[in-house]
Amino acid sequence: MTTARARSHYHHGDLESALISTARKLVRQDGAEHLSLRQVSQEIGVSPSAAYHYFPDRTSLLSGLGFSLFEELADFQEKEISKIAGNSARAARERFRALGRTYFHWAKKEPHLFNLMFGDFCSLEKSPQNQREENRAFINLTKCLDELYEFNLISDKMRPYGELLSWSVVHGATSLIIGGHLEVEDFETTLDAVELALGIKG
Amino acid sequence: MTTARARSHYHHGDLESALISTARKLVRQDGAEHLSLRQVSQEIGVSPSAAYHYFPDRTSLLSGLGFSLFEELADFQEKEISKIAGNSARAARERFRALGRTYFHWAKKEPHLFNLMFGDFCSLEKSPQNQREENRAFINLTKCLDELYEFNLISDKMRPYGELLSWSVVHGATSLIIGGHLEVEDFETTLDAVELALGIKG
DNA sequence: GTATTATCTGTACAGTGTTCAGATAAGGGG
DNA sequence: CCCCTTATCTGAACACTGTACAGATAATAC
Repeated sequence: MTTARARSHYHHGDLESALISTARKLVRQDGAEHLSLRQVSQEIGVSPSAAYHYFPDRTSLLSGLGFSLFEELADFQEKEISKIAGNSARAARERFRALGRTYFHWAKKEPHLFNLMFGDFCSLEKSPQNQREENRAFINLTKCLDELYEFNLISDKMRPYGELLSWSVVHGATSLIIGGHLEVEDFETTLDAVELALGIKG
Repeated sequence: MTTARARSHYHHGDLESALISTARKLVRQDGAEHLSLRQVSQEIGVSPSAAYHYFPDRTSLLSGLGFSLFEELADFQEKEISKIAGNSARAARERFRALGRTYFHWAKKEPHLFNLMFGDFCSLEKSPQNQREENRAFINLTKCLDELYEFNLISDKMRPYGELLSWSVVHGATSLIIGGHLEVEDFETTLDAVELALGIKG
């Protein structure tokens, strides 16, 4: 019976995802470097060594969490973009801006989780699963840029730099702002800068 | 006598900077999260509690190191830029590119140190000293952009976005490439993208 | 109902950050 | 020269950590 939970603590039923979601809660609060496996176990009500049946070590739990966060971010972005309907140039531009805006808003809301995703933990072992999730975000970006290109809002010369430029600006500004290294009164300024950079006619 | 060193281990003479440089060496190798105060102390040949006369806790040592790294990066950038002499438009463009290139090269060479600077450790407590060092890098960027503007290589409309755009692209691309999230065959492509984004006429 | 298997416990070990009373050495004033 | 003050470092201690491993427990298959 894999759906039962909390019957006794033996055979928890869904320990792997319980570990990840509890880790998520703790990293969200205190940052990745303060995550303790023992605290995670205790919160679930399970012995400290139970986790080792699902993750070989603490680092693996953190990268497991990190990969699930890429999925979470992609979900969040897709949900927001799907709110903007229409096949107009105006809608295409709005979707493109929304893509950047949601990236920033998510990171601003969850700085510790964002830092985990792009810190040391998720860079080393690039599992196939991870790449798939990251590709999802990248494909969404490409889709938006293609749309802009079809509406002739972006030039032939600039199109090849589209992904590099927009992801780098949005990620870079987000990362710098969250870290307190750069101050911008409103992230819309950054989105304006991206549009200007790509030469999107307004 | 404050210049003496290693007479005995009592009164080391320069323990504070020894702590930072040893921490630098260890973080460089294994990343910030694996830095242990006890290992730093042992390497210097000093008791584990000696560090607490200079840093209130482990985190403070890490941010102390981080701040010194901003200085190191700025030094490196200034050294490279000063190699490019001349008051021509061509030289101004080369200096601007060199600014981005050195940023990337430094980070590529020292990924763990780079991650420390822009991770959780150096974002919390923004000491006045820290801001001064970061400002040095920012002022260098502004100087380069002003030069480009004087040579009429960058438009009135784009100039206000100069710092935001160039720093964000270079930092963002660097961070993504180092983390393995983005692949570029050559960073010069990114520098091309920045010039295109700013509309620098080539 | 018994055997098998996956899952979790308990105990143990080495290493960690941090505290604090006390040892040590340097420098200043007689 | 010696004493005394002060900064500096030691040593032992505490609570906590990640991790390993032998054994207990419960679900599953026959």
